Amino acid sequence: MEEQEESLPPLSDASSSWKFSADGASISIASLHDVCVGEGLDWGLPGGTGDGLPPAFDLPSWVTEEPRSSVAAAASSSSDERPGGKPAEKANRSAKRVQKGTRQPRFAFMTKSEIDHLEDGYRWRKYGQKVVKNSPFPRSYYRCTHSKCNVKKRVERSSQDPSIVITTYEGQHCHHTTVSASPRADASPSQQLASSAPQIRLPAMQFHRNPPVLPVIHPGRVIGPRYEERTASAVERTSPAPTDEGLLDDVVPSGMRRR
DNA sequence: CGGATTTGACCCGCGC
DNA sequence: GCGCGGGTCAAATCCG
Repeated sequence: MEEQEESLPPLSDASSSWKFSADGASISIASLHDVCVGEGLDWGLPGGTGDGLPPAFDLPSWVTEEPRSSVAAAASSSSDERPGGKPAEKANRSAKRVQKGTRQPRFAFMTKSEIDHLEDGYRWRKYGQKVVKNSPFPRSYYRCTHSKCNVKKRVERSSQDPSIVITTYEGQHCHHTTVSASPRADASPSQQLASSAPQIRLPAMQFHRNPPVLPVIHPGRVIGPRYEERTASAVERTSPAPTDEGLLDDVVPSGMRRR
């Protein structure tokens, strides 16, 4: 994968961030359009790829861009049923890999948090961890535990600022959240810590279909769901910055925010 | 005991 | 064609 970090815009500074508070936690969003950036961004946007957007969603062109490969093809793929047979394993693996080129829409955001795996209302199973180039921190791979849900999530820490967690969702949930926000007695200490922390969900956007996976914000600050998963072609583009304010009005009730 | 996590191996796409 | 690097698999291990 390409080095996203280098092509990313600089981290937000105070002057460009929005602030609002709820439940006593302070949150800042660097740039609101970042909330819903991502390859394709098919999910959440009414009518699929770009059509039927509410007027306020004056999104830049790259937001609604299709991934390199067809998203639609990916949507019907990966029934992820694991055949137990050993001999056919290789064939099945290679068959799956063929579909690798087809990518689901992605959604990435950054959160300033000490907790790597942020509670977002869904249950995730970790299926891999990799050390990535140019980063001292490993990248973790999670898959939604719901049997028919093929949403994946990558979590890594920023090499530039270890306090920042970069979370990338891929795919679209076909079910509702399964985890309650209250601490569970049977949860691991880290889970309890995560779930017991004051949580704030970003206010729901005006999505007509499934809502995007909205991050639950922990005591740390959300620096901003801030970048798109850049493809080579995406990097070349310069994305016109939408007016944050217009978007913010849709996402953050004006009463909640202050500059 | 069942579900989650760890971790090394494997596969594949991509750039050179 | 080759090597690198990212993503996934699956057996082993851990944990409640």
